[in-house]
Amino acid sequence: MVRPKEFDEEEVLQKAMIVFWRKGFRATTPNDLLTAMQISKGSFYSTFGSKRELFLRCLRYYSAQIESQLREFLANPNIRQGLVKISKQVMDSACNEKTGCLIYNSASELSPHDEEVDRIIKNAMKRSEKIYCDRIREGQLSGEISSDMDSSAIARYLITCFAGLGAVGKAGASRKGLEEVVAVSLQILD
Amino acid sequence: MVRPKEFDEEEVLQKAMIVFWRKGFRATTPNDLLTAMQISKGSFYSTFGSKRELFLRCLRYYSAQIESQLREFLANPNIRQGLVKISKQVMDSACNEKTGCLIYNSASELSPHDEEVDRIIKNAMKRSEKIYCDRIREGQLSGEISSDMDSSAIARYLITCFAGLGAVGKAGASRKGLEEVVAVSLQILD
DNA sequence: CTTATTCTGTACCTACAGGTACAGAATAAG
DNA sequence: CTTATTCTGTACCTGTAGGTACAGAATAAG
Repeated sequence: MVRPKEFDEEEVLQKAMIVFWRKGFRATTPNDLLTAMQISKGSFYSTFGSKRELFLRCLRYYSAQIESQLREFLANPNIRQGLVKISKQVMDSACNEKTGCLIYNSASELSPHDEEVDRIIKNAMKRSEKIYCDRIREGQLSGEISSDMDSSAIARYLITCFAGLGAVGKAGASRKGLEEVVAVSLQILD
Repeated sequence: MVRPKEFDEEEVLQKAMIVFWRKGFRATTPNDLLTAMQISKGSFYSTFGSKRELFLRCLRYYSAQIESQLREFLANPNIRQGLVKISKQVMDSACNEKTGCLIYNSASELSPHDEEVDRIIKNAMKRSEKIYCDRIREGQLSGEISSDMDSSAIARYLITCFAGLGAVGKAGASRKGLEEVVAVSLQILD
């Protein structure tokens, strides 16, 4: 009774996400999106409504992805190893690909001016903080990490360090310099 | 022989800078600038050439300003006190004013796509790193700071932490949480 | 083989970004 | 009081962002 959609919604969402990630919201034109997503203008607007609505979906989608990736990294039995892997990923995306993290990019570009974006971002931050926090408390109980400090303070500290890596990486810091910074940053756990 | 300029170039440059700082490059329209600078379209284009050229001047101007401010803070005989003051300023501009640092904002928005912007930013980073580094070496010689680590590693670490504060502050972190983070961050100096 | 739904593609539209191009007023030096 | 320079203001221009609105092809269910 009906012609089926010829594209997979999630697949094209992923493609759109990558464009927003690389160029930012404002610098991305409808044309950029259509080219990347390989769908027609008609399908675009009937499926996603508008550029902004699509962006919001991308942001939520991205947030879910990094959240599950974060869980995966921190599932490493050695928490320091997990953190080093996270830092490597952060440095890769900041120094090499020059993309950084879509959440922080959007916070910088839009958060002060778009309430819905702000909500999504705050939510993502809260959730990832909890993931770090739980894992750190675990590490403290097992004696893997010093118990001198509050686990949530450590969690926020780590998040801040990683955000900083992303920022200075996009600003042109060398990969090698950042690896030294990571080494310094993680000393706090001892 | 000539009618003098009715506006002070540096004064209107400062006003333009604030607009770019708050809204970012792309989101700032010529109209925003004209309104803030209070000069006519004619004067605008004859004096500054184009939006982008004006932006580049603002970026250099900003860079010089924070550099001298940084020197001032670090001139504090107690280096930790100087760092705390810097962190307060960073947190203010990220959490309260939601502006953050124009250098990092521009890095995030434009650096991957604009060579000249990239040059200015890398230069600013290099200069501020040197300022930190010199002061830290001084602190190490006077015994104020542990000499276990390379001064330039510490400098880059501090810069990264401050950049991180700015990023998570704009992403909605609470001021109180960030102050805890600062406390954790500075432990490394002991 | 009709029908309901979805596809692709093109044409069209409005608003504004970003800038140019005068015309005409102001003013200090000579 | 002319002249050279700069000011203000308005009018105008081009390109593109961001979207709407069909027309006409495709296709699976019944």
